[in-house]
Amino acid sequence: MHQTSRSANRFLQSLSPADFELLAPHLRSVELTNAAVLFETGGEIDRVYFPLNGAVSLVVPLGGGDMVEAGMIGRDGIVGTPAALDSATAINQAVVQVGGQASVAGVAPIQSAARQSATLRTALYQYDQLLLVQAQQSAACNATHTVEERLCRWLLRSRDVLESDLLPLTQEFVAQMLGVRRTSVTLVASRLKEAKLIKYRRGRVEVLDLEGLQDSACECYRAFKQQEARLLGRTMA
Amino acid sequence: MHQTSRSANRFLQSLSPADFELLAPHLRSVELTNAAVLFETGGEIDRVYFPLNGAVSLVVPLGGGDMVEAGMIGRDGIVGTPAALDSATAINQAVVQVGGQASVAGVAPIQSAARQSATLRTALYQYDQLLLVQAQQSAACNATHTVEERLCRWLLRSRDVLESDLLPLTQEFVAQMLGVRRTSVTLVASRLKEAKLIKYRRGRVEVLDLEGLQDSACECYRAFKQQEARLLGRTMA
DNA sequence: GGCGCTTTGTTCGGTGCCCAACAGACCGGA
DNA sequence: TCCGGTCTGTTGGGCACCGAACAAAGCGCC
Repeated sequence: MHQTSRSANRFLQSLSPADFELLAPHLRSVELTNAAVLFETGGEIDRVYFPLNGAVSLVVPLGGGDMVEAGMIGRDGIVGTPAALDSATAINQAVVQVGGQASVAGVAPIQSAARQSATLRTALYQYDQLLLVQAQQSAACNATHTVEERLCRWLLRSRDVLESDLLPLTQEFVAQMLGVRRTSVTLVASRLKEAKLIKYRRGRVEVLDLEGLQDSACECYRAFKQQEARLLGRTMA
Repeated sequence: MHQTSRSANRFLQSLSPADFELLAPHLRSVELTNAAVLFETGGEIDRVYFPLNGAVSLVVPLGGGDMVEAGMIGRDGIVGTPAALDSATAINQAVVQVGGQASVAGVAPIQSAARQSATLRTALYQYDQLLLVQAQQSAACNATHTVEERLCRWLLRSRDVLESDLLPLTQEFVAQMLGVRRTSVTLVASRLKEAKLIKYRRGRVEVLDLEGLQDSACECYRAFKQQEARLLGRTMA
């Protein structure tokens, strides 16, 4: 059941052997099914997820069933950091955007590991900072940029998280994440298709022209990547 | 120079005597002058501030000199939490919104205190979570709500932070924080004045009808207050 | 009291996105 | 193979907000 080998999750990969060994015995495999809700705003976080593929969105629920995305987590991250460092109450909702697999651990062993290791704590906290960066950049972006710019940013970000040019997404879903009408997404998407930046069909978007998409996206995409590189100590693409 | 008595800063107040004593010897008094920038995105954080009054905004700078607010900190908070828990690189810009006084400490003593006390670490981390809530709620709000709703929310939040119905703010400044045109703020503000919810003159806004403002604000204001109450363990207003 | 700068008020055309409703196309399942 | 549901495309009216430019008023300063 427990794996001593390195995980496909980048956060786990980045840990020192000692820190990894604190967590490894408690990791199990789990399937993240599409659209599953991992935890709700104000609810208890009982598990911490380390995605191996797929993508999870942190969303803010709004009255009327709407929701807006404030962060995206893939195989380079962790879903449920607050539980590891602190009380286990979720401050937002975590929704599986694209299904996949994840390693998962109960809250208790993670908390105990974090109490033992200062370096693990720091790593967890650093990733939490990255979520803050995402949320803050989204706040600024949503306030000032056009739907076209935001859509491009969002597709690029999804591509980075999924590490694939093929994105299994419906326009309806994207519209929700951006907090706009589905028809606006359709309109903009068809323009991007026209410009040969993307192509798509029924729940499947494919990035064709990476540079072109970046040019059409707002500065927020690059801004986030810079902060990400600094916080995770990797080189920028 | 160093004060053993309780501070006017709520975060410091909330600490256990032992934790407070770890910080107290290193606290100095400082004046926060209006519009001062405490740290820049990507810059080093060399001091951590505990405001005693006034307000500090965390803003995301955008190309073209624009900026949008993603969080507001008053005498119930801390400016520079990342420095206390982790590397001292700022992920955003901190601007003094309303001048005032603050206690301030260097990064080194705070970090050393945080290393010594798990309860202090938790308290710092909890406040950081509150910043995340603010940013996420702003992201959702900016994406979906009208300028009127957002202005009301923002005025209410400022009132809470400043603990006063008199808010020393120009429309131009508010417009920047919300990421909208100044003329839009003027238009909406005159409507609110008409409805006797506020009154204002040249850089001074006064809240007249608290309930009325809350009714005109979006749900985001209440949503944040709920999370705040939960995280800081206080009763809701 | 008067000058000058900052802040607020107002105009007006333009447009991006909303909002609602419906039509058509895709795709899986029976 | 057809059927049914999901997904995408399209229309058109309406409005919130933009963008730029200018007018008027408040307030500090000399």
